[in-house]
This record gives sequence, C-alpha cells and structure tokens, in this order.
Amino acid sequence: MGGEKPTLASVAKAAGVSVPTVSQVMRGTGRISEQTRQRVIEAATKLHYVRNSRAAEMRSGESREIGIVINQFANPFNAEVISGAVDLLETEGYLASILDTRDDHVRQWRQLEAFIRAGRAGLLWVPAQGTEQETLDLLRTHGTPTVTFLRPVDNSIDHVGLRNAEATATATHHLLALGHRNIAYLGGTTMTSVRRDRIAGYRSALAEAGLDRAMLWPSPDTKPAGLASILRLRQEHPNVTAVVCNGDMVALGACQGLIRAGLQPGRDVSVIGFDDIEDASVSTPALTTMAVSPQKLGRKLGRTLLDRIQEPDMPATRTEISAELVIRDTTGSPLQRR
Amino acid sequence: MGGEKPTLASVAKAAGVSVPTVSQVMRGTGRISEQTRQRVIEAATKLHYVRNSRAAEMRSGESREIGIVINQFANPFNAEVISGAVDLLETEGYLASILDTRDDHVRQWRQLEAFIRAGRAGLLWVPAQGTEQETLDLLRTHGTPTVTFLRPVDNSIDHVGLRNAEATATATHHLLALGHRNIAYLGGTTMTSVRRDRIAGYRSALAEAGLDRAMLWPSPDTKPAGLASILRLRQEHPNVTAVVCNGDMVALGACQGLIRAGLQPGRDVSVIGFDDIEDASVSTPALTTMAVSPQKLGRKLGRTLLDRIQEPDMPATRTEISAELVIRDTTGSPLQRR
DNA sequence: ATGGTCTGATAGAACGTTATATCAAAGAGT
DNA sequence: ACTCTTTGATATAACGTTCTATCAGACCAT
Repeated sequence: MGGEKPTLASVAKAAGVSVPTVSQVMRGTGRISEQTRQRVIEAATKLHYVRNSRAAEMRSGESREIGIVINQFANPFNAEVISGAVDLLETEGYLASILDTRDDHVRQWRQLEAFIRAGRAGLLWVPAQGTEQETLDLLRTHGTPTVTFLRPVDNSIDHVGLRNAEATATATHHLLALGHRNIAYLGGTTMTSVRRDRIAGYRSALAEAGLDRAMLWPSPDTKPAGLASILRLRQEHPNVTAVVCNGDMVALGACQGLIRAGLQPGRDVSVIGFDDIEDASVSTPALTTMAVSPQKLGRKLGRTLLDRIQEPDMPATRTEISAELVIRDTTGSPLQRR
Repeated sequence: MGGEKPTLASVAKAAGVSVPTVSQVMRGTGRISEQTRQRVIEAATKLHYVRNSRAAEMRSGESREIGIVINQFANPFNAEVISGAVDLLETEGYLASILDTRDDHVRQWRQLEAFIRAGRAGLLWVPAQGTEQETLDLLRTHGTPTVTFLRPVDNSIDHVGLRNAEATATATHHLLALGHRNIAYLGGTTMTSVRRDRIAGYRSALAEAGLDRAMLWPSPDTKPAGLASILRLRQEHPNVTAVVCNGDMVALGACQGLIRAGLQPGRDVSVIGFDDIEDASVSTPALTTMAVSPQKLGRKLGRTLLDRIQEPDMPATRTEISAELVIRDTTGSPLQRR
C-alpha cells in the first residue's frame, strides 16, 4: 500500500538535494537553478508531496487559513454570502473553513477557541444569540483579526451589515402607499440588534403615516414556522391585510400558509420578505422582498478581513449595505371590504 | 498592549518548574504532586496561556479536527446530513470544518490538499463530478481516514450511501400502480454513479411493467432549472403524465413550473421527488417523495469515520440506506383523456 | 594574481509541543 | 543494610518546516 507520508526530507533525498533547497523550490523563493528546480518538482509530484502547513505555520508564524463562524450555514442567504466571501479569499490564496454555531453560544465558544488554537489568520463571524462579553475578551486577548457580519456586537470589531431600519421602512412605506393600514411585523424570536433595527424601521414608517398600530408577531425564521404563524395571526387578527417579514424564509412560509387557508398572497393579504433568496423569485406567487446582494456583501466581507489582516492597527470600520425593494406578486392593494 | 504570547516555557519559568512538567499538568497526564500542579495552573491562568495545537499536533501526530468536503453545502439535504454528522463527531470531542467544492474538481483538489496540509484527523467527502484517479492517489498516499457519502468513488474507501436503484424503482412502481404509462425521469446532468443507479431503478420498474418508453430529461438539480425544464418537457412531450425526479429541488421547481402553466401537480401531472427536504412537506401542494433521513445518514457517516480512525486497517465498509416512499399531494391517477 | 560580486546551494538553529528515557529521593520488603 | 519499587520531576530528542548565516565556485574588473 502507500509508504510513509512524504516530507521535505524524503523529497530532498529523492531529488538528491538538501531540505532547504526543496523548501525554496516549493515556495518559489531564493535562488534556484532551473535544472534542480525541475528535478525537485518532479520528485515532489511523484511522491504526492503535500506541504505540512502545521509545521510551516509554526515556524513562520503566518497562516493562510481563515475561519467562518456562523449561526446557520444552511440558510440560503447566509450560504450565498459565504460563497462570495470564500471566492474573494481564494483569489488571495486563503482557504476558508466553516463552523456552524446554530446560535448556541456555548458551542460558539468552543469553536472560536478551536480556531484560535489552530492559529487561523482571521475570522468572519456572525455572533450567536446570547454571545457574552467573555467571548469578545477571548478574541481580543488573542488579537485574531475578526470581522462580524449581519449582527454587530462591538464597536471595536470591524463590521459589515445591512441598513436594516432603512430597509423595513422602505418596505412598510410601499405597503402604506398601496393603501394598507393594518400591517404586522412577522418573524424573529429574540430581540437581536438586527431585529430591533428592522422593527424600528417598520415603526418609524407607521409613525410617519400617523399610525401607531404596530403589531409584532414573533416566529422562527423558517418556512414551517412562517406557515403556522400566519395562520394563527390571521385567526386572531383577521383585519391584518399585510405583513412585513423578518426574512424570506418566514415570508415564503407565510405565503404557503395563506394559500392553504384559501387566500391569495398579494390580493387577499400582502407579504413582503427580506433578503431575496433564490426561492423568492422562483416560488409561486413570486415574492416581493427587500433584496440584498449576498455576493456583494460577501465580497465586501472578505475584503474587509484582508485589510484588517494587513493593517491590524487600523481603527475598526463599519460598512452598511442598502437593501433594494423588488416588487413582485405578493404585494398589492387591499381588497375593498364590504 | 499585552506582552509576548505565553508558551509552555514562559509558564514553566513563572512556576519555577520544567517545560515537560507544565505540559503534563495541562494535559492531566503523568505523575504530578498536587502542590506543583496548583502552582503551574496558577501561573498558566495568570499568563492567559493557550495551548498551541499546531505544535502539539505536529509532535503527537494526533488531531481532533475533521474536514468535510462537499459539492454544495447550501443544498438543504446536504446541510442536514452534515448537521447529523457534526453532532455525532462533537460528542466525541471532534470539531468539523466544511469546504464547498461546488462540483469543481480542481477546487476540490486544492481543498483536499489543504486539509491534508492542516493534518485533519479524517475526511467526510462527497466527491465532485469529474474527480480523477490522481485525487484518490493523493488521499491514499497520505493515509487520511476518509468516508465518502452519497457518491461512491472507490471500493477501497468507506462509503455510506443510498439504495438509489431500489428507491427510484419504488417511485416508478407507485406511479405505474396509479395508472401512469408515460413516465419521464427529470433531473441531473452528468452521468454520475448515483444518477446511473437511479435511472437503472426507473428503467427496471418500467421494464417489469412491460414498458420500454424510458424518457430521460436532464436538468441541473435546482428549482429554477426544474421550473424551466418541466415547461420544455411538456411542450415537446405533452403526453407525459408523470415525472420521477432526481431530487426534491428539481421536483419542487417542476411543480412551480406546472402551476405557472396552469396545471395542477398531482392531478394533471404527477411529480415525485427524492430526499424529503423540509420544503417538500411545507410547499403547496406537498411533495410526494422518496424520503431519506438525513440525520440518520449523518450519524452513520460520523460513526463510520470514527471507526475508521480507530481501526485504520479494517477492510473498507459500504453501508446503504433505504429511502421510503412518502405519499403526499403531487401524485395521483392520470386524468382520463378524451 | 588579487580582491569583489554574484550564483546556487547547504548547514544548523529555531518554532512550541510531546515522547522517551533517565534520575534522585523516599518508602517497602526481606 | 540491601535491593526493589514507587513517586515526582527533568533532560533530551524529536515532529517538519523556515530563517539566518555561511560557503564553494564562477565570473569579472583591475
């Protein structure tokens, strides 16, 4: 079967040169004649040599691996953001690996610690709900370059996020302009800063229209939960004619719920989402939503982290990306009652 | 701000003991008196010592990190499988990080190499389309314990997969029993072993019923592609009354396409999916599908890898999990024509 | 010839940890 | 009093790489 794991030493022996020579060839540094370079490369490929980055990083103190710590990677929006970030990082020779906290801050602690121990060059991080000060201290004491996204957590850490309040205000204005007066906010469970901002935008738009009938209807941001929630909401408040949703998943679930109840989204009840995931345009009826470009967000995220790695002492930055109203089929004027 | 990063040496100096003593205290091994143990721990906490796992793993050759290399982590089914596997691995003290090949075998090569470089204890792997023999050699040379899943690639590597032929045969039998005679197979693009097996099952069921009208209609396994594909399929072959799909995503897309064309899935055209992702039961109409328990698959996967890590010389195993027909609303008897 | 620069390679130490072997001192058994 | 074992600690060498310094030889100018 296979022999021993190939090392610089075994490649050196096979090529008849010294260990440092092989090292220089592999990294393209130093002065090496074309002749020996060829011989070394040939030997290395034949032996399936793979550089041991643990040893290399230990010696050099540098790392080309970055860690992504996220609350839910299976969420389509998150997945696309990650894709964008990973793409950018790959062009710069970095490799990104992903851990999923599932919004459990104990698991999150273990994962961050593991990344620090493994000497990651930097971290992209969506802080879990209930993240404690101690976690921030951990990152700070080890000086790991970190960028949070979506959920800001501390002013001393770089952040890339969304103009949440602006977006929900736009969404609510759209519904108000269509003539809706009973508009609920659907989705989210705990009061994260993101949800707080989104609700603030929703409230401010209502206030501008002289309405104070804010109605918050919590729900996990998943399709099944959205489906169940809209049904209960309709039962208890039949006069609600429109909902602003905390995310596309809950919005799509709500649409399904309405259909099951014999109602047509966009005619009987208007629904507006947040994110513009792929499903939003494919599902029937197509979802009106506040679109964010996840690729754009992801690239900005990667770029910010690279800048931070290069200039560790720069003051923390904060970038906010606007969401854009995309009108499709789930919003329309309310039916005349009576 | 803070001084140098603390090492075993600095802790040892602070506690007035030798380096190996500190190492033993930190790991709880060896014979250490309670008195010195206290002194060492005190010094370590005061200096905020954190073990450098790169150095530790390099010396000991052991690792508690698992790598997952998958073709598309954002796919809901894959995401749930991963969740199951990660859960199991975490109970055993392992940490799993994920890379996404996007079915690009060049990227896959880089990623596998990176995991090998980083000295992962083991790999869970969905081989990308077009994976070359050279890639297998790479893994073999380095002896990294590996378990493939979903897509088998080599008999010498542990594999956990599905009884694909059995499942599509069951699905096709279901449609035949309902009275369908023109049944197409929708989805998949390249002839992976998975798709080959699924098509074989579909064909064998048709053959048993004395039919030889197999119709293959390729499509990427995404919702938008499924939507577009069913429309073209209906246009060119209006007599097709049922489709067996390569996956739930393409099946759900097909349902959306039928609805847009004014047809009702389950009445006008029957659709049957594969996987039973969360959306399958939530969408309207609810999708009939061949259900696989992703959690079960994930746990089996994790268990298999742990076994392999513990017993590297066991012969390769192959586990196959059956899919179960879940009948919902997208399958029914064909309408009487004329 | 002499000294100076350039080229291509190597020797040896170092990174922070753990494995192996050793060792002094103290207790235990005959 | 002598070996034998146990206890608690240490010295030394490794893991695989990269960094720093050095070196032999070729080339060149004077």
